[in-house]
Amino acid sequence: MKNRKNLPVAALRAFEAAARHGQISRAADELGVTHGAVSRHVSHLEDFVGVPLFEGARNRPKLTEEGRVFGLALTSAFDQIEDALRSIGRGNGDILDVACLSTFAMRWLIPRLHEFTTIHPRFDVRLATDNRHQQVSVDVRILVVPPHAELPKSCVPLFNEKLALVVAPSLVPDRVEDMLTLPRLETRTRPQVWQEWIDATGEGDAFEPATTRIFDHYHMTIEAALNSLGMAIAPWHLISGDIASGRLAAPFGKVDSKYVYAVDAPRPNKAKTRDFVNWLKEATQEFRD
Amino acid sequence: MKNRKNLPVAALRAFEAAARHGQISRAADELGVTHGAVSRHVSHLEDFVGVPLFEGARNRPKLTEEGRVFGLALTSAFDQIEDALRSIGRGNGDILDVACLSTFAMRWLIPRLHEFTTIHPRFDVRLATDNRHQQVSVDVRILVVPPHAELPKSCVPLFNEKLALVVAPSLVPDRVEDMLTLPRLETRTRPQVWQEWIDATGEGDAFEPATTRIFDHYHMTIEAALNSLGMAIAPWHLISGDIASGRLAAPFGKVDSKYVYAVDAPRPNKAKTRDFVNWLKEATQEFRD
DNA sequence: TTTTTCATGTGAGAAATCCTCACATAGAGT
DNA sequence: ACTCTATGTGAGGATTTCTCACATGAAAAA
Repeated sequence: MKNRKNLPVAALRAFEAAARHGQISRAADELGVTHGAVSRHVSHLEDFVGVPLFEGARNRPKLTEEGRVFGLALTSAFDQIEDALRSIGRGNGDILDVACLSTFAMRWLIPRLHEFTTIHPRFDVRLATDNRHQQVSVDVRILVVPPHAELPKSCVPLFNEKLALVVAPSLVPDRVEDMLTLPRLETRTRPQVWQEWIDATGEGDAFEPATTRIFDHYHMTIEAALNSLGMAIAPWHLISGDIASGRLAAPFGKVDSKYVYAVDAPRPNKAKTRDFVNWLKEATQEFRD
Repeated sequence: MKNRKNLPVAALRAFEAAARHGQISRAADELGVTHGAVSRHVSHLEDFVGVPLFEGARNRPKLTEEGRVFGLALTSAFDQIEDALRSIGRGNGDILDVACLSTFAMRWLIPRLHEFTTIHPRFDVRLATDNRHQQVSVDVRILVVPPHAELPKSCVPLFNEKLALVVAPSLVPDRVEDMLTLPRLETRTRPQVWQEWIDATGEGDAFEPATTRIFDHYHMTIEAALNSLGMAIAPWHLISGDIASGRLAAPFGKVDSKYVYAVDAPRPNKAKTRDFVNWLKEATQEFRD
């Protein structure tokens, strides 16, 4: 009779990863634990089976022949388990519905989705970005929470929004006061953002832009700034890549807008949801520092 | 790239057992946990994969079709892991050397070894029962510890020995005092056992056996008693089966001998050793109550 | 030859997971 | 309607897993 009672499943998983990588610390990276944890699992498994699985130099052990064969068998078994997990999610089980602002999707999320789907190929992310997403059921909702608003229980804050005045580098004059007359680029969906920036920085009271151009969505506003059409106030996370690459300049630095980006996941234990939210937290780490 | 980071291995094992048995509580029995533990694993796994694995009546759920297919795939994978574990122990890795008294082996352990090897088919038990076992390296040593002796650190007490005067039922006269003249059966390896029994019970001072027969080993002494050759003082655990079946009688009951049976396992983490010691504890449970 | 770098091993204690216990709930059988 | 059997679950305990910090060892670099 089969009996799975004394199967050291955690140790088997750790050893399988170590055998596949040929290195304790690479396995630790994959499993998201310290090398010490993997080392202990391997040691425990060697006690359990009664034969050495690694041998040789203490700091760079090699698999024994038994360890190598054992590891291959375990890889095959765990691959089968992973395949079964992928199969059971067939249909729409692995479609992850994410709702967020269309600008956030276009300028931040979509450029990074490749990273997520590379790490988690079994999941398909389906974006919901129009205003109707408030009414449909999704797995994850990325919210922008205004100052003083209260977060729902299932929300986790991601980062505090920062704002920056951005402009194409070619438009930055030698003397900053000459910028005051540059065209001002505004966004219909966030008409007060210039005032918020002025309140937060104290700058710009003397700004007397020759013209003001209003665009329907932020990504258009930013695109206009990128094309030297004027200066815009933009959320930092939407343009941090352009700043880093030199396509935009932020001569006045960035300031806190008091808005909070948060992620809402009512069913966080679903693998797809948990994996996405964890990835999202890592991907937005730079905005929390 | 493979990534085993978020594989809920404990839940997968629990579900696999539940799917194979078709019943939560049977899986719990196999895994040695309560049904509540298995129930939670299954529930957690359903959250994880995002589809129901069991359905129907709350008190007798049936596998869904997805659950059935998933369970089969997991059984195949876990079978592969078990096979790999068996293979890696090939050679002498799964031979378990157990040292103990020859009488204990013949009258207690060997009759029960079938149970152990049925439960743990991958292990071969090799008995060492002669006096030379003190000098060889074994996995498990079953000791009889005299009164006031100290247990080594790696020892675990099993049970306190009990003694009983035993005799074939046909020899038990209507009047107990008539037994005093029955032949006394003694054992060369434990010459003081009659005196120990008399000291412990207060009985027998008036015993005037017509003859005394001495045998080289306890199993011979007990065999003689079974064959109506007289009365013997025997450790209870060696004859409890014969008492239960009516082949022997213990008209004076049993008394504590002050000897302690213990198990010594210097490498308790080896699977074979741990499994055997655990089994031994369970099998000797009746002598601890 | 000495120093530096890199990878693993491990003691101690914290964190997380797993489990038990006890009871509730639900459905089939009597 | 009652009993029996099996599962579900809150609460808290037990065990396992992990981190942290440092030690150790061996190869590479200076």
